[in-house]
Amino acid sequence: MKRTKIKHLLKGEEGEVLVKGWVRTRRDSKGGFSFLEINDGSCFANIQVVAEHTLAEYPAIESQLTTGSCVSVRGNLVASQGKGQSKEVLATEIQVYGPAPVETYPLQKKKHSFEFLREIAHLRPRTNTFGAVMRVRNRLAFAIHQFFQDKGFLYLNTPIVTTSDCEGAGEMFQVTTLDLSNPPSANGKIDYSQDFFGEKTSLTVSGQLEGEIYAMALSEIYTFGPTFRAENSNTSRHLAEFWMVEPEMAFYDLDDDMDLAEEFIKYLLSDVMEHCAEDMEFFNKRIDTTILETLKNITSSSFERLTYTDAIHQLQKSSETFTYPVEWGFALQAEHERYLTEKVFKKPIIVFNYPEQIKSFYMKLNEGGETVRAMDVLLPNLGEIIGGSQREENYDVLLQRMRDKDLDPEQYWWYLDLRKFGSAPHSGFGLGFERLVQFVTGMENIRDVIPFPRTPKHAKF
RNA sequence: UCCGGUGUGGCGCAAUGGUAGCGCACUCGACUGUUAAUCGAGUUGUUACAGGUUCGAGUCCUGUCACCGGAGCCA
Repeated sequence: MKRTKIKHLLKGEEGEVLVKGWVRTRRDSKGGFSFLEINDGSCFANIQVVAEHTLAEYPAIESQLTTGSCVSVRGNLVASQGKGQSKEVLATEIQVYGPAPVETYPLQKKKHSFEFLREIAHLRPRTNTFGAVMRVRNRLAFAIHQFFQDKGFLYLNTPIVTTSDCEGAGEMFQVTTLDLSNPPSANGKIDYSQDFFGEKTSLTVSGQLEGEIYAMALSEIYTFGPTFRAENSNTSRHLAEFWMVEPEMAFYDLDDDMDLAEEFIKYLLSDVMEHCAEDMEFFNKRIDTTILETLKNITSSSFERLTYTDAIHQLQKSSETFTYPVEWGFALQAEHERYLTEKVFKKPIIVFNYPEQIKSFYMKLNEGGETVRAMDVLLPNLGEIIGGSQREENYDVLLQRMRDKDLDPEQYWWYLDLRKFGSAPHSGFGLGFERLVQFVTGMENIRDVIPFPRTPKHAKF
């Protein structure tokens, strides 16, 4: 007989079934039977199994039917006599695959702090919260592909090991096979010509530049893969290894770029509310009681778009006192972004046309040369979730901007070639996947929305 | 990396410088188609680590480590 997942069982017909999963709790009745709550991760809900103590194997396995143990249950799916559930399985045969001794099994049938669960990251997926987070994460990943595929974007795999330092910013993890205790040297420096790739290599911090290569041939592409930053960031919003989505589109200007970003976010939020309703109910009840209302509001209203200059005016005319100065030409600080999203507009905003000197070399210079066509999508309570721009397609302007920012044009020869041959206006953006999962679930710490978080001093599990 | 905070039974927390307690979990018993079950009893500690002050340190001081919150960097 084939095993039926609990998700299907709960919607299925009454009759004989085979269930497999992990015991969440057991409640004994002196009426001669016990209730087992079984979860197999297929959905948030458990299935209640009624185990009569008259079952032949029961006396032998009773002590093993504890929280955390894994079981296989054959039985009949029937209407429940109790109140908490409509259906339950009346067991005819129970097999214990793997017991979980109560004296040593770390998870208890009670609430645990997320800090504690991080220390047992190999067991935390067995909790309600992490099961829900990972189902939502999975659905969001699926919806991202669906959104772009429906629009005819090509899914592009950009390299993980790279020789280019994408934006000239951001510390990178070096990749090497050299003997670190005795590296070969030439002219007093490490001789990377003897390294595996024959030159110095690192883990990618972004697939954008490579994405542009393919957008300049296939029109619309998107990447969705891991990226790495060796920054010593210790916050609830940063990881050393995280997943990023980066669409890149030929013939899109900044307005098209912002339109796509807004449509994208709304699509993802709607999709997850529709397809992960039960998990989202849980988040709304236990993690953040305003999350569903917030998500609904976002999908039904338009994002406020304002220029960087307007944002500065808004901040300057407010009565709020800020720690950091509000002055044209300075970057917007977290406190400024929070004020705009949470106090002024109370919804997502898109700030665009930033000062040239605080943004990257590849962003298209506006007329006048003061600002570039960059945009950031800022969410209430979270901050920046998307950063994007129209790219500079003019060879001479791009070359000059690289020189102004002390970048070596020779290193970017292939990037410049894209402007030398068949250049086209194009745009793109990057979305931090974990930040999206964070926002959708209401989870406060980014370490709790990725299966295996990598942060400074932490790569266990 | 900077600022602030916290490290005490398995988990969550308490303890004017003076005998380390409580809740949950767990064990046993009672009761029950139960559902965070309930009621009664019981077990559980090198107070993060290393030094120091003191008659006496969980508590005060110094250092180290870990974790949390905020900031910077960003996604």
